[in-house]
Amino acid sequence: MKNKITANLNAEGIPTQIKNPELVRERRRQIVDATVHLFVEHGYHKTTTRMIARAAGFSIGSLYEYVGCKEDVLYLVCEAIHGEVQRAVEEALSGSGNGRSTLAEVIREYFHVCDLMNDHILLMYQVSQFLPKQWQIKALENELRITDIFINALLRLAGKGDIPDIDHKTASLVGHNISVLGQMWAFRRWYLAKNFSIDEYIAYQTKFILGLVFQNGQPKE
Amino acid sequence: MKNKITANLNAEGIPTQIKNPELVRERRRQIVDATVHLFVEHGYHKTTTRMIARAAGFSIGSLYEYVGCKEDVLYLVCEAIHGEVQRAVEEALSGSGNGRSTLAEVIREYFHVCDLMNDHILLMYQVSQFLPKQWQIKALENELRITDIFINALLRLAGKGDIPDIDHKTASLVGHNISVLGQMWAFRRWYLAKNFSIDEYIAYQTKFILGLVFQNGQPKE
DNA sequence: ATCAACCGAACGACCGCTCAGTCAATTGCA
DNA sequence: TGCAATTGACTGAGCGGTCGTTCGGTTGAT
Repeated sequence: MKNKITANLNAEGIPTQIKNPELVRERRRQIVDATVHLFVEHGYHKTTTRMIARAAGFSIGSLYEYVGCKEDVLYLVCEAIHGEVQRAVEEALSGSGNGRSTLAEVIREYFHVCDLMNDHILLMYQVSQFLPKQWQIKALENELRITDIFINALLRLAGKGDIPDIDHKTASLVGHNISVLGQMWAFRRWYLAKNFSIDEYIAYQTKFILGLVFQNGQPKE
Repeated sequence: MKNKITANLNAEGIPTQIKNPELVRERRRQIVDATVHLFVEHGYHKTTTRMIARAAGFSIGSLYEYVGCKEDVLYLVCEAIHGEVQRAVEEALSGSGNGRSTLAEVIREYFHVCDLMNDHILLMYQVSQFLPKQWQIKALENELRITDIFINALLRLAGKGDIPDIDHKTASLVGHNISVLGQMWAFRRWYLAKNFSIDEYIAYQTKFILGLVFQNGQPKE
């Protein structure tokens, strides 16, 4: 709250006498790893700096050697999560380029990864109100990029089939996947409340998207 | 946090010597009205009891005459919002029974109400993690009820047209509207980020749902 | 005079953050 | 090699402040 300058996290802005930059990276990674589930479970405001320090394995004093203020931890965590989510989605969909997967399998894999990321996604939404505008925009761009990756992978695969009116389909898919992460959360809550399994949910999503792409609801493959 | 007994909010459990039940209702309504936007803007944990009391128009001491603890305010607010959202949606869709509206108009009205409710909806999600299980379930049931109302109104109207495979369409609509409130939030963020207006968003949604109901994307009316 | 309604100073707990100091490893000098 | 001196990393008691909550006292209508 006081050290607003350190909040932008440029490596030179570390408020410490510690000189070894390698150690700084290592310790910050420790902090992030330990903090993610604390934020998910208790929320940002209910998670204390002492909890963070203890979970990361050192004292409060040491925590403040590697971090300017509590908000810095939030930045680090968000940054880490953004990267992790995008990497996981990209990896899940990369198989679509080499023809290893069928269209249905790609959709399936995509939603499965989204499900595994659920806690992280939930955190992103939960904390988004505490982040300054430029970070909210960054988070949003990240979602859009993930949606783009998904749709591009889908259309690349679907291009092998017979799809009339591709532009129209693309619009529908974008509509269906806008802020896919937020939808995942909402959908997931509903399905779990109804005692459906996540597999049933994914099966439903797959069928639904295939129905959007192929007018008769049946893929050619 | 201490007064867990008062948290269930039965009218007899008021931790006060105040005798007039009518005044209690009046004051609690004042508290709720004043607190909603505080919770929306600052979040539950960052909103102090002093802020609540001041916004409601009396002192902290008086606040605790009508409320057992801070959490009680959260219960009251959630309860009020649940009712308000459902009432607004029901009212928006009630026109569909007497044939006053076209299908497109009903869809339009529905999403428009959802948009107006956006702040309240956001709050419901934001606080849902602090509520005990039975309240989370209550919130979820509320969402499902709203979805039901929407879909029933749609199908009642659509029944006047020529819709093949109604069961299938119903499933699609349910899928599209599951946890509609959560989707509203997500959709809205995306559209606002893209500098689309909410009207454009509603127009898109209307077209999309009509496309789901009528195979050729064109309603008969 | 009575008493429901209201007030706000005060309390205890806790939070983010600081800083004087410990400790072990390394360095400089004999 | 032996011995201070220095330094990077770490510590935790404590500071200043805020928060939820309490309680003794005031107010004003009856």
